[in-house]
Amino acid sequence: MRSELEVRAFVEQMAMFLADWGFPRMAARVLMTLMSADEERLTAGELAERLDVSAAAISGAVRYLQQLHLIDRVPVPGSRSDAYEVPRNAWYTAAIVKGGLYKRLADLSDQGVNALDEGGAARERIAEMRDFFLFLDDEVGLLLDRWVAERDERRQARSW
Amino acid sequence: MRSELEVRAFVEQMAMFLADWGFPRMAARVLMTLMSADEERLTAGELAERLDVSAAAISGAVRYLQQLHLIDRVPVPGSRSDAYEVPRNAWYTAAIVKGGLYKRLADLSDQGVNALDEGGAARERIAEMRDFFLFLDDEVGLLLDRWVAERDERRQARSW
DNA sequence: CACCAGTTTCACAAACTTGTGAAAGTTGTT
DNA sequence: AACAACTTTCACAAGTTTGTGAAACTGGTG
Repeated sequence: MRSELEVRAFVEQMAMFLADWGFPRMAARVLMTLMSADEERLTAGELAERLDVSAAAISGAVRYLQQLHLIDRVPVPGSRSDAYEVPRNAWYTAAIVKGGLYKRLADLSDQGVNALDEGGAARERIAEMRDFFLFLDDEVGLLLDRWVAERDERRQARSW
Repeated sequence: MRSELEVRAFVEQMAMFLADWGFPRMAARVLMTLMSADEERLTAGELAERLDVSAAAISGAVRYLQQLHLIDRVPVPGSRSDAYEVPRNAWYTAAIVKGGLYKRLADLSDQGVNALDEGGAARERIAEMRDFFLFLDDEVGLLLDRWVAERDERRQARSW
């Protein structure tokens, strides 16, 4: 049974959790509102109404989310306005891997290694950090592939 | 060859990168300064001097880092002041896994699932999100174990 | 017990972030 | 062209974060 109140609470808590990790508040709310909607997609106006915030706030949030490819903008047939949706995978796939997060950290660390003394403990330490990020860069990709495979299997099993 | 200027640049860039992900700026700088030091550990005073910031700023930063177990405070023999060091593994281990980050996200998501309509698309979507976080919670731990094993192997190979 | 090196706490100024209302843009329809 | 339905941009108020200097605290030493 859908409890609007609890859904709002869920959206808000999840958004605040993401916000703690550096995600802009409003963008997080918009993302979670889209995730929690039974509709496949919502317009900017619908988002503003559900969250009870100004249209301006939505405008900024969707721009941010689009940059990260966390949402797609889709024209609504028979209306002048567009709607936004969270593409099926994009949310883990795009966000975590495609950002090249670990690769960038590894590159930065490599710069560090080159600035440090050959004999020194610091160089050792930073080199290990770099290797760790390289490891993650490789492995996280594989991990997500495994997730997608497992999920598809599970879904197939259910639909039989 | 150690280039102080480049090391400072590295510390700053790395710190800003972490700051973008919600990490407090000064705490990130302190962490990276410790990582880039040839000394095994540094006192609050040394940190303040190297970063050229007030003692007060260091005080706040080390308190934060200690809470996350990203640094340890160690008494300096023959001195009244303590020193701080980054324990060997703690930095990936503690930060990413121990936080129970994914578990918390999964729990939050589960709340969402319960608030949503049984037939609806939203429930499906959020349930999948929850399962994803559960998957990560399991797998990331294993991943880190593999990293530690691989690193130790590598280190052993080098020391022969 | 007074001192002192070193650290912590506190109130505050500066800089940034967040969300708003109002005005300006768009785009399709009459 | 004028309108209607939306969306975007902009200046700003409120709230938060960041780092500071100064004062209070700590614990070993002369």
